[in-house]
Amino acid sequence: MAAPALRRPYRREGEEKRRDDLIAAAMALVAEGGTDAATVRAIAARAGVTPGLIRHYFQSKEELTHAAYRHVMESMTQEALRAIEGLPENDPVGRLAAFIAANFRPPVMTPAVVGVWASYMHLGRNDPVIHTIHEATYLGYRDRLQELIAALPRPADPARDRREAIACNALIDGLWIEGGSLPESFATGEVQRIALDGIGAMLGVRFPETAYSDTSDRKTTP
Amino acid sequence: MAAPALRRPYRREGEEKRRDDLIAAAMALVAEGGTDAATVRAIAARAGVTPGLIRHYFQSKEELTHAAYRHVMESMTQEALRAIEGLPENDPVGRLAAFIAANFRPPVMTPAVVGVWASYMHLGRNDPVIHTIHEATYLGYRDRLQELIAALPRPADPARDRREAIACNALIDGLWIEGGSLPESFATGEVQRIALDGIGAMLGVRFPETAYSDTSDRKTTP
DNA sequence: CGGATTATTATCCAAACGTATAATTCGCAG
DNA sequence: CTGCGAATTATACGTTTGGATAATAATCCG
Repeated sequence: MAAPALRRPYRREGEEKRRDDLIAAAMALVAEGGTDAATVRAIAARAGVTPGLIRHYFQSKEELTHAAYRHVMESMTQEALRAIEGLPENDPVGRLAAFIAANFRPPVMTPAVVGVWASYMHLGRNDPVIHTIHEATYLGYRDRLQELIAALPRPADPARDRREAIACNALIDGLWIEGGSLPESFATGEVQRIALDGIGAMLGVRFPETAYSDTSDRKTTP
Repeated sequence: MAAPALRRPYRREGEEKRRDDLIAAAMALVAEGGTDAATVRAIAARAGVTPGLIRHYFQSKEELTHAAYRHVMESMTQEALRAIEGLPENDPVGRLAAFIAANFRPPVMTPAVVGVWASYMHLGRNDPVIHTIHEATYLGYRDRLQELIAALPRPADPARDRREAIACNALIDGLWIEGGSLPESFATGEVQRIALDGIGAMLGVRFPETAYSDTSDRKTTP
């Protein structure tokens, strides 16, 4: 008497693609509606599969969300490092400017990325895995920044460099949050300009005009 | 056949106290475990009542959490304004310093307050009430900051004042988040000093040494 | 001091959650 | 072309959530 119960057709995909799709779906949902919106069912629907498949590739939903968070944070760090890759060591001001500017254009400063960051931030105080990922990427970024500051042509002073790295990092964070949360409140390149002006003033350096106009994404493939 | 069902004894309290208790309980839970932890049952338990009572004083759990969020944000704004209350108008540098410094000591810079802020931040992108509260307090603070900056003794330039207010606000936010999230990473007063140094450099003013040492809470009642 | 008011508790409900497991169908080896 | 293993779907379960309602006890007021 039961209905024939047509079964949903499907295609088999490689393990790597399925994992990437699930991570991308989880990130998109978190960016849109916060961690609450990233339910197992919603993630599966977004990725075009059924909920059960998640537990075939991840031991638990938590493992999936951890992987997604790590992916977002590592992408940001890598993007900042890519911006100074290949720049000459004998131009510390230019390297610092490029490192800073990378944070204020896509794919780093976007509402989606800021949304993911904000959603997971409060989670880190109770979830030790999230906390570890956050701390590692956070301090890693600040250390890189301090290295670039220490390379500036001026008398060495590690204690001063530390304080300035903290201040510059905070300014970058605050502007990144603002610019990513309320993109319509700023003109194109305005946030980047404010960041470079502020950091320049705090460090006592003057960035060349070319640093301000480099708002284009860098080519990644020929 | 049912057991005698001993009923929990209780005391009647005034409406105001009950509402305050529930709001305080909700805030504490959000600060500890994020918005997810603030369930009606947990809030009731923390406040020492049973879950049903929440809907006696608030139309829904959402209304309670909105009230709690508004309370936290308004407290921060009021605390910053109280810091410059009574300071002489003819000392714009001193007023600005006091306004800034207030953000880097209790009761503004605490793990609990930063935790509440972070928890509700991502919620604001989908909840229009939260978004309104956030935007109002946020822009309100920045406008006050811009007024204090515009009062500095130097040639008038509103466009410059706007950019500098954005930058100073971002620096304050970033340092406040850092200092509130990782209090053990900084010495007493270190965050406040970094903030005053950075803002002084960006605005081209030099704050008096007294601004740095004023780390004491202000007396509120005789 | 007693009856009325209402603050508070106790109980119940439907929906949604993450997880577990059984049933199917796809894709490849032979 | 056929069969077998693995990828995927489908179904079910126990828990927890926010919300609704009825019962009860503390307080107020005459």
